Amino acid sequence: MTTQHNPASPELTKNQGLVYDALSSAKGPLSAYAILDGLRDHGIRAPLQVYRALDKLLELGLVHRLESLNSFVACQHPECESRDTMVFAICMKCEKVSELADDRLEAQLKSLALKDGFSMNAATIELRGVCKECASVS
Amino acid sequence: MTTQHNPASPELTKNQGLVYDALSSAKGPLSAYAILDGLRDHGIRAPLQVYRALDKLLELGLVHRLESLNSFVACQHPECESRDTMVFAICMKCEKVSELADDRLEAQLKSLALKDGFSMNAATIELRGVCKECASVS
DNA sequence: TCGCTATTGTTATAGAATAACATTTATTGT
DNA sequence: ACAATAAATGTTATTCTATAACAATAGCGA
Repeated sequence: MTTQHNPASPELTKNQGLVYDALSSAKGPLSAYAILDGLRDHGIRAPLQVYRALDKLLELGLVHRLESLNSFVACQHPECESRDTMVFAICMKCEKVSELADDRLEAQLKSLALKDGFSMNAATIELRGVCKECASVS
Repeated sequence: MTTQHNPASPELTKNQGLVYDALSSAKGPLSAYAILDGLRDHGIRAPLQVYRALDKLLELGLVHRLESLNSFVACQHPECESRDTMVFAICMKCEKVSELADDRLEAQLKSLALKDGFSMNAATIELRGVCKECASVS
């Protein structure tokens, strides 16, 4: 299996590419240690190798961090513009995550914060619930 | 110093009271281990004692968890009603956290999620920025 | 090529959270 | 009051998450 990155992505280094591919091909979010385990056959041996690649990918906006899960997902938007405010819907049954977009939301949160004199730079929004597929199964 | 809980709170056990008081009197969010260190003189010796108390306090809605900081804060609202959707504004300079309220927000997020067939149960919203005080200082 | 910067590799350690088990304290029903 | 049950506690060990510190290497521009 050769590594094939997202066409929209800039050049990634070996480790960055491995980690990005692992996340891209995963069905749901992965923890750093889950990534590590999946890449042991590819020369990745230590947590730091994964965390460093993740740091870079996060910085590039190719990957997002799910705070409430201590996990990571590849960005689902081809060119993720509004990097600072995103909404993740986390299914509590199947663990899948989808990334939602709402233009108004960021402005709204900013204005809500400003009422308190708080100037907002970024927002983490994570929803928990049940996704379409899992709802229809139950 | 005797322990004095929030008047609105139900009866808490010894450890729950200690942890709650620690959070209430703190200036900002505390990690479980910071709480532990602060309570060593009061008989708390192991992480589990703190985590168990926190679990109960979270369940009672007296305490909130800040996912992006792995920390905890005492609820700032006397009787925190909408337990499922709250907004925290985290100052990146002084680390203080304030709890914001917006009635519309929950409904709005629910409807945003529903567009994707996702039925939302709870939401974690954490804003990062600079608070009023810190902005005026700079 | 020299010098700079980013990336890598590795070991050790810090920080956050839970498992498992024994004991003790409260609560409840009769 | 008293047994039965549930909740909370104490303790040790372990797992999971993340970073510190240091040495080596690869890429790139002047």
